[in-house]
Amino acid sequence: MTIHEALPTTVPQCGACPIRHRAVCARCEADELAALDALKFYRSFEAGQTLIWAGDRMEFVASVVSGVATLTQVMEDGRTQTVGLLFPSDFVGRPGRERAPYNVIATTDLLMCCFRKKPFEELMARTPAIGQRLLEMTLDELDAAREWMLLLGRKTAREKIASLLAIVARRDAALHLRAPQGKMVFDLPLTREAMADYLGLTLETVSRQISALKRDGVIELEGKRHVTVPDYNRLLEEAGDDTDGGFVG
Amino acid sequence: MTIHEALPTTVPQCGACPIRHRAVCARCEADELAALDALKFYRSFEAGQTLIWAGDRMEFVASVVSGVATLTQVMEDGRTQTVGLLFPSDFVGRPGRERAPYNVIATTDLLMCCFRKKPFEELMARTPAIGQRLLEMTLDELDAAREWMLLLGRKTAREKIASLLAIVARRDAALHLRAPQGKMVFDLPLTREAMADYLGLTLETVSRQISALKRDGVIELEGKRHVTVPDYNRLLEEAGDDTDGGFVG
DNA sequence: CGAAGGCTTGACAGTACTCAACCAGTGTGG
DNA sequence: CCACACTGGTTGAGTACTGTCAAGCCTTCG
Repeated sequence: MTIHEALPTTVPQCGACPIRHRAVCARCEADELAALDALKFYRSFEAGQTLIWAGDRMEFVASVVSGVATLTQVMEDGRTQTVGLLFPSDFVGRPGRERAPYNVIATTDLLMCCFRKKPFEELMARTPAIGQRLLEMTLDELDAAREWMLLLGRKTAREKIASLLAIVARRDAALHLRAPQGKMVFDLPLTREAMADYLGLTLETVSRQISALKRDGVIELEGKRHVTVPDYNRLLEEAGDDTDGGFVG
Repeated sequence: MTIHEALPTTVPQCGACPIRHRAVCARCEADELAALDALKFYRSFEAGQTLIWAGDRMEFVASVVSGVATLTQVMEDGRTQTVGLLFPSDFVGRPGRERAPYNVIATTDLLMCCFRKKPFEELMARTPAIGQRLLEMTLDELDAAREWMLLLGRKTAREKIASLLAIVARRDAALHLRAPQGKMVFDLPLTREAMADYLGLTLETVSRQISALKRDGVIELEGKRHVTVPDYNRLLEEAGDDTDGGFVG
């Protein structure tokens, strides 16, 4: 694994960390945070890099500080399915597991807050707050995975695209501590192909449906990645979600 | 919620419980088990009954002792997706959550080992073994959900059916403490419609593909539910899984 | 300038869906 | 006892959504 390492321009203290309130460390007290602070180290990756290959030994666990990554599964014949999108504050790695079950790929430039697995597991064993928070986050991920199962199994191509846009909009709003509503502007962190792999579609279908949503005024595009949603509720209707899909943040 | 309550013919002590070694209580010591024993109560349900409606207040958490249940999501227009199959030892309910996110439906006659939510949460707070085991089980469920995402997004109808049969065969073998291999015989715990809802298909497509697998000698059928798999590896090939899909038990 | 990656659009094809008829087993009631 | 309804399942005919194959555009980069 060739890792492009670079010093982030700023190495925040945990207390000043942008994901402090949502990450695996969210429930830690000052002394526990100090222990994490001593263990942590940062790694940065470029868009397109594979951080971890399925089957690799996991040497570390990590939180996404900035950027977006995907978890993907690949079948023998090349069919690919993305099974998770990792946004800032999301956690990668399973304590107690030897090998990575999925490829982890940076889809934008990415900064990770890493811990060597062994010391992290030891710290976790004597810091209940970490295990509790990890359980909470895992249950949230399970909910997200099950919502995605509904999308993959039952939604049309158009609804799938609208759902993905809604999720990206929501996560982006959460980063800026805003509630998702009204007019929203954001950048797509994924290529058309990556979107297709997440939605269980081909990239051609993704392209066609994005064009259709643009034609119908559900979204506006500047370039290929910069999206304006004039009305978030309209987007949710297109996504086929009841009500507002709950507040995930 | 109308619940058909019946005394199970035998009410096992925890020490003699058939799911003892795999359920949420698996890691508990004798004294912790005694505390659980004092809290627990059994409920039985008939095939087809809905135990919990999405949006209901969750009064209890529970383990499946025998039988099979599904977790399902329903869209406003009626499209239905099953997002989880619950086999014996699987856990239902999320400590710390008020309302049920999914319908829970018994697809066979079902026996549940229940705990009122509040006392269970309190016990969990002072019994790390329970929280640890729950984290472990939740991570396993997350893996299963992600495997299902690959199925829903990328597999053909035929592969989906074969995958479902393989999973039922594997879980059934695990119940009898056998490894999945060679000739296997089991009963399908689901109707064609329930299978369709789990696989993201229509019941007609399910029926056609089962007929096709039968025609091709991958499976044999006695009645609609009783399945013989002459060669488990052949079934895995049809499912499109690399190798043997790992040992989930 | 040419090559490559990312994307869009068109033409056509195929898998799975829709609509519909029909079959088997079970339970009910005249 | 048998007609009848009902549930769960199978099969056929036609359709449509999405996939496949292909051409071509735009931007970036060497």
